[in-house]
Order: sequence, then structure tokens, then C-alpha cells
Amino acid sequence: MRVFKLLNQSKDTKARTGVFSTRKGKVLTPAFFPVATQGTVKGLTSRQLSEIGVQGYLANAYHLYLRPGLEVIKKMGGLGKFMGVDKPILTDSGGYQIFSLARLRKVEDKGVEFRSHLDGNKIFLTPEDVIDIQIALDSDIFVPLDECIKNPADYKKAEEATNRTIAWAKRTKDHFKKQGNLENLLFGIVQGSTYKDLRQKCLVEIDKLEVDGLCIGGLSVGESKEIRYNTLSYLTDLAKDKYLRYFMGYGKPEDIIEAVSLGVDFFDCVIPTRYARTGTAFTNQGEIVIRNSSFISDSAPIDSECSCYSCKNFSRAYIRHLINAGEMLGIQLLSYHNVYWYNSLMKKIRKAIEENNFAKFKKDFLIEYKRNNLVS
RNA sequence: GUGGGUGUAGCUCAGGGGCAGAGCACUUGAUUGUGGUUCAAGUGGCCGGGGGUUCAAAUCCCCUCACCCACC
Repeated sequence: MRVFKLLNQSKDTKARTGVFSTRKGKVLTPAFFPVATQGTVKGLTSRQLSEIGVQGYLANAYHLYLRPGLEVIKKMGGLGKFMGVDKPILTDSGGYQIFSLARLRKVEDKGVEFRSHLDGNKIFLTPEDVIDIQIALDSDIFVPLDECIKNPADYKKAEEATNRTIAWAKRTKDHFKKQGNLENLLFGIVQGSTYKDLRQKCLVEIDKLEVDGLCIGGLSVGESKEIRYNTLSYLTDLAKDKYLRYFMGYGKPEDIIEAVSLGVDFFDCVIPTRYARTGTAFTNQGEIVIRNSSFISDSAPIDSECSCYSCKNFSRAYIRHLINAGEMLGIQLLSYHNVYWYNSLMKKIRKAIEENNFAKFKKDFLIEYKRNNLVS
């Protein structure tokens, strides 16, 4: 059975809708998964998340392996049960930590050595280990270990990282196959920095492995938007329709809309929750920094067009007060709103594509969204 | 009442003849496969008040006010 089924292909952009099937149910695309690195979408309960209608979660194998450890999660019945959620969980491998924790690791062909950011312990992870970790977590979608490097990168370095990512992907697939008929899905990651030949080579090699979806990695790590979208568009032109296309770790609302118009189906990003923690709210008129003094006695909700719990019950003035006072409820209410708002955005995107109206939707959305903030 | 100490940014304080300072707070940014972090920039001053010495005083001298401590 095919995992990803294309439903609508828009005529005037490369945007498309589809259904992605997992053992925990179907995911309508374009989809957005909030990030739950440590097994929690920070600040939100599983009840709130299902109320919002979140379709799934991104957790992190590296982080959960370090803490609380695999034994604990296995004993608790796997990550989904541990977290109390019933939607699919995708686990990132630790490849991004090769980039974000660059000072703490050494990469070699065999695998990567990390010094734990928690206690300094040395940990050596191979691509095979990373699969074993995800099996122990019993997540629904596995992501192979890859080498994510920052941009701009010189060609030689990018080529080395791409070759390593390809070699690791092959080992990952071999190891995955040896486990028998797992219901868990396995994605492949395309690296290659901003070099088209490397991207193409990586995509061809990953395609040979018959993975369940294509992760687009190594973007939004220092390159300009122009180069980013250029590289992205090149990839979505090359990728076969049967693959779900996942832009890892992206993006702001305007970024998501742009990427969807270039043919991306799937996103995760820390932005709705991290921005909530630092006091930025998303609205149909753009971002507002709720801690700004202009909201000190603003009785309006965060977004008057939003029907989430936070917007129906609380004023900007109250949420600003909570955030500025460092109260956790402020973070909770804003996280709830931001995740709800992102989820609504994805629904609107899918609807616009279904109605073959995405180009107009994109244009209208951006005009309205730029009203309050400067979107480049 | 006597003796001693302290008065400098909203707060806690450094500076002791030569451009008025720091941390926190506040104000504004940044943050894209997450360390509620971190980073960057900015606003803010009768240096308790008055007088004197000096080319020059937050700084030295005199007076005064406020607060704190000790002793009558």
C-alpha cells in the first residue's frame, strides 16, 4: 500500500494536497507537526493538543535517548503512550544536533561522537544505533542519521557531508530491513547544501532506497531566502509525486506558504511554541510582540478572528501581563494560541488548494499578514 | 542630645579633582529538524540641597536636610 497519496495538484503553483497514512491514522497534507523534542509540546497537555486538532508530533531521538533514556520509555509502553498522545510521532535522528551542537561532536564515517550537553559524557552514535533508538521509542516515523552542515559551505565540505549522508541512509535502510516487517515508517533525508548536483545525486540515491518520504534537510541554516527557495524548487521538480516532501524545521507562516507553493507537503518547526515563550503571537494581520508596551491595556484578544480558548477568554493586556511577569500561564495561553493558529493556517492552505485557489489565497494572505509586520 | 556611617539611573551599588558608570529592571530587535535560553541595540541622571576652594568638583572644605547604627 502506498503511504502517500496525492489528491489535488494546483494549476498555477506547485502546491498540492494529499493523504499520508500511518499506523496511527491519516495525515492530511500540507501538514504541520509541532515540535516535542523532549516528549512534550512545551506548555500544552495532550488534551489541549487533541482539542486543537494537531495531526502529529516531532520528537527527538537524541534528546530522549539521553533523558529519560530508552529503558524508561520502553517500560512506559513507548513514546506515544508515555506522552499520552494517539497521533503519529515522527522522531528526528540527531542529525540536526550535529549542526546545532557543533561544538560538542565529532563526525566520522562510522558515526558521530557527541559529548552530552547534559553531563559531558561521550556518546557514540552510528546510523544503526539511531534506528535502534527509534525502535525502542516506538515512534511512528523514523528519520535516519544525517549530517546537517551550515550554509554557506564550500563544495568539498558539502560533498563530504552529502556522501556521508547517503552512505548512512543505505546503512539505515539495511538495518531497518533486518528488523522484519515493522509498521513504523522510514524517511530518507536529502542533503547537498546549495549545490544542485549534490542535491540531485542525494535525491537519486535516496530514491533507490524506497523510503516512505523525503526529508529536505540542510536548508534554513544560513543561506539567503533566494538561494533557499531556488534549491527547494529544484528538488520538488526532481522528486517523484509518490513521495511526501518534508521541509525539516521550517518555518514562519509566510515561509510555509512559500514552500507549499513550491510543492512541499509537510513541516515541523519550533516557531509557534518558542515564539510563544518569548512573547510573540501570530495573527492574521501578522506577528505581534505581546510584551510590547503598546498592548499594556489592550482589551482585544490576541487575534479577533481566532476562535481558540485563549482568544475567546483573555485580553492582550492579560496575556502581556503574564508574559512580562514570567508567569507560566502566559506561555501556556500563547502556546495554545500559536499552535491553534498554525493548525488553522494549514487547514486554510489545504482548502485553498482543494478549491484550486492557492495562488490567490497566497497573495491575499500575504497582503493581510504584512499589515502589522515587515515580512521580507 | 553626642559620636559614627550612608545619600550617584526605577532598584542594588561602583567611581574619590579632568567626557556620568555597571548589573538588574524597562524599551526595541533577533531566534526556523527547541537549553523557557542566549544575543544585539536603546531609554533613563540637578551625583540629597545650598555655599566655598580650583582653570576644572559627583570627588576637597563649610553649612544644611534625610535615613541608618551606637551611646545617653
